[in-house]
Amino acid sequence: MPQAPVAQASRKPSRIQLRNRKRILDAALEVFSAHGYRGATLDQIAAEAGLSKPNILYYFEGKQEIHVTLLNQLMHAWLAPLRAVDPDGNPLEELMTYVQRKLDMSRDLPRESRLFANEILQGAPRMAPHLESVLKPLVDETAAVIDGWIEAGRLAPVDPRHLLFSIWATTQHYADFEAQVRVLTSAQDVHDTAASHLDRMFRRLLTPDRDVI
Amino acid sequence: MPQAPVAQASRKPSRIQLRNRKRILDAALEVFSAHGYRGATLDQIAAEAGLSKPNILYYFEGKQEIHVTLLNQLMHAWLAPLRAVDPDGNPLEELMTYVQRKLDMSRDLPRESRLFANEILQGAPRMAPHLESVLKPLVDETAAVIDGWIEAGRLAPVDPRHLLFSIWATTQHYADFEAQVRVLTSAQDVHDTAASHLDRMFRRLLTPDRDVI
Amino acid sequence: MPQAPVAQASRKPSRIQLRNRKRILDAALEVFSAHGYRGATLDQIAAEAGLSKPNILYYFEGKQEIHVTLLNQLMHAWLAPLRAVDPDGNPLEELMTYVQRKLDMSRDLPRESRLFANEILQGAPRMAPHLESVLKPLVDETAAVIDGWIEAGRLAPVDPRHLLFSIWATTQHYADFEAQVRVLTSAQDVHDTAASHLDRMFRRLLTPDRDVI
Amino acid sequence: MPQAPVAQASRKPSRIQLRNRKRILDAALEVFSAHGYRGATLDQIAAEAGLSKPNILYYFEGKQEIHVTLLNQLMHAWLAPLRAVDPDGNPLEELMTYVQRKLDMSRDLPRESRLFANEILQGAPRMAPHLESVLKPLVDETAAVIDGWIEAGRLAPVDPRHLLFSIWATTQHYADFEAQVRVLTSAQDVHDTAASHLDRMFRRLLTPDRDVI
DNA sequence: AATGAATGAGAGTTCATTCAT
DNA sequence: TATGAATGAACTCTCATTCAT
Repeated sequence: MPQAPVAQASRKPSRIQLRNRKRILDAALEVFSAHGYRGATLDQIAAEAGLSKPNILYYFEGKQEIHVTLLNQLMHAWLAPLRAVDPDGNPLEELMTYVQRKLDMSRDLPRESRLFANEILQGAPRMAPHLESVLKPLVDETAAVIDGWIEAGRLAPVDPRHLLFSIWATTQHYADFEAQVRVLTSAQDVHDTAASHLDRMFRRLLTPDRDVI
Repeated sequence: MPQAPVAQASRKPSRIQLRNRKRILDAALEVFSAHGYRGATLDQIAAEAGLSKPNILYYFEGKQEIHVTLLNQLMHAWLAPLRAVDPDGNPLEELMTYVQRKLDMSRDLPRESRLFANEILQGAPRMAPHLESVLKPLVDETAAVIDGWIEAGRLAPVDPRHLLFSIWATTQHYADFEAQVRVLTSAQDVHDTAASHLDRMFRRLLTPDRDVI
Repeated sequence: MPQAPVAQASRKPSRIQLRNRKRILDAALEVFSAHGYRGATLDQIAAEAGLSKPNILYYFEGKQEIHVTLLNQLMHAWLAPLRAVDPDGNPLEELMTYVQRKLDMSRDLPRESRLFANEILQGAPRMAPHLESVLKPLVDETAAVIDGWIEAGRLAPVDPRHLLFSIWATTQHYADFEAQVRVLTSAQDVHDTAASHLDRMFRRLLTPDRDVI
Repeated sequence: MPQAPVAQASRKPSRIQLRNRKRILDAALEVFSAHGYRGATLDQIAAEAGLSKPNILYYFEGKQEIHVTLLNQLMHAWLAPLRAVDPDGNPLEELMTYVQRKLDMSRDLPRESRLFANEILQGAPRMAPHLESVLKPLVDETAAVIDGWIEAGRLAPVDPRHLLFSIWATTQHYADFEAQVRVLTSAQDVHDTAASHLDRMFRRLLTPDRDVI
């Protein structure tokens, strides 16, 4: 019967507790994203966090809990750009901004991208519930917005979900497949050329045909 | 000092050897693609193949050799559609055909897609050499062909490598992120709607502007 | 990435660590000397030490490290009698004392003797460096001393290295070939009769001829 | 229920059988003497013999039987020099000849020497019976002969068994501890210098004092 | 709040031996 | 006679987790 913060989650955590949980999660992000769930070891995480292994387990019930906590915690930041899409804004610009934000996140948060990719790739065994409860409603909502824009003729007709898939796939590719991208591109400005490429691609896709209207 | 086919790899393999090696590789594909390299165990592979664990090691020197053999062996089939792009064909149709073939492969060979994704995601520790020696030359060659088409005005201007990244990302997404796609799409005809979506997207991107000509 | 004293070998070891490392090395000496390196198992060592097998590996990185540690650690004690030979002492008595000390060691430290014999017998795969760097210089030095004594006429002429080989061989024989000695000698005082036999043999060999002087 | 030569040991073995048994035993000698019983593998022996592993087991019931057969078979040759000591010959020369023959055997049959050393070193688990039944009587007999010589004043007084131990130890040392001898001696004529050293040593030991008589 | 010590449950791998032909 | 194929048992080593302080 552990008498640790794990069990008394309701108690207000101390300064040290907060700092250490943050340290652990940051170390875990580093390790999990680089080696996958099974490939990561508590020893690596402990070393990366500068804490002892039992101390890690003082803050989290186990390896799995660290992983799940990490996934759930990052989910919020991960979906922020999608939540920022404004139904009342200019449809094309809202979506193009979304593309750029997602691409920026691939550059700035590649570990998070790879963490999610690893999880989904293996069938989302630890994150399936969250996909249903958090992601799905958000996607449904956004799809409705996009459908509305299309019906209003402000956007070329497109399947909203496949559009989202394409945006996610193309932007996250630069983080998830970085090892491959690095081999195939000699240029240093991958991010910038990718940005203009994706801007062109999605702009062409989404811009409604003037003459049709 | 091993005791069998492993050591005499040059000798012509018997019927049983061929059958069992195939069984093992098929089982390994199933297990590695689902759990990643570290997450997969020889026990799982043995069970999946219907062989005993030591018998697996009678045919392969170890877990790693199975994995590398699998990667190298699949590389060929995996790149076939790209090799099939005909420099003398109609540029737009060649590329659109390539997109569809890649999408078909995501549906027909999802395990292969996930196997590669797993490997790249973790930095391609066991496949980096092949990326350099096999993939890079092929991509360089294809990029030159596409650049030629663009210069001839037969294709809208586009960065060839980013184009390829986008094609790979969007098509493989349906295999690699299947767990997510399944949650977010209720329709049964995901493949068909994806096909028409990607066809529209890349056709719009690649079709040269009439007035420019 | 190990998790403990193994990794922080430089830190000062705790009481428990010292005790358990000693236990393990003692158990390992027992098992390695009786069965050889390959014939010994961690299970045997663990049982002999009264520790669990993983706990053995908490203190040593692996079977090989235990063996090497043991060899290096014993080397010092093993060579002590040779180091104790005093260049300024009476030549004959110095050497006869050395013989008796070596014989005593065979009786008192038979496991150590067999451990070294096992290692040398198989080509010294794990101890060759130490033979070169530790044993050879010491032997060279001692040989020079003996040569000096001979030149001074204080010792009968003899090849110093072959003399050492003979001393080592005859004294260690009682430990290394104990199983055979036991079968062939019924007497209980093997050590004492051996002592007087070897004393006579080496004294006759080394005593300079009176008429020569 | 094997129906192989193993079971029908009484049947007269064919030409091929004899040749293969010889091959196997020779290969086994090579491997066992180099790596010890546990360190040797049937695979190594099979490779060395140029036969398949199951074929090895067609001729011998198992690893242990090969080892025991080898030991017993070599015992005869190994003891030949001792049997050749002639009770009616000149005592000193008989024994000095024995010393030289044993030293020659160390040079010519080092593998046999190491095989026996390995076995005795580990307590003679597989050869103990033979020591009792074959070696002991021979040694008892020889000891009686030597004692007779001493009583007749034809040999300096010496414990016959310790004498034999010393002869065995010093001569076999050059085979059993070859790895160490090689490190410590730079000369190429180790055998010759050893021969004269041992000749001097044992001659001094055994020559009866003239003035005493 | 923290950690050195310890371990059960596997992991990959080796090897003497057996099976089937 | 001979050997490819197969395996049970055992081996070294790893790792998430627990114990004791």
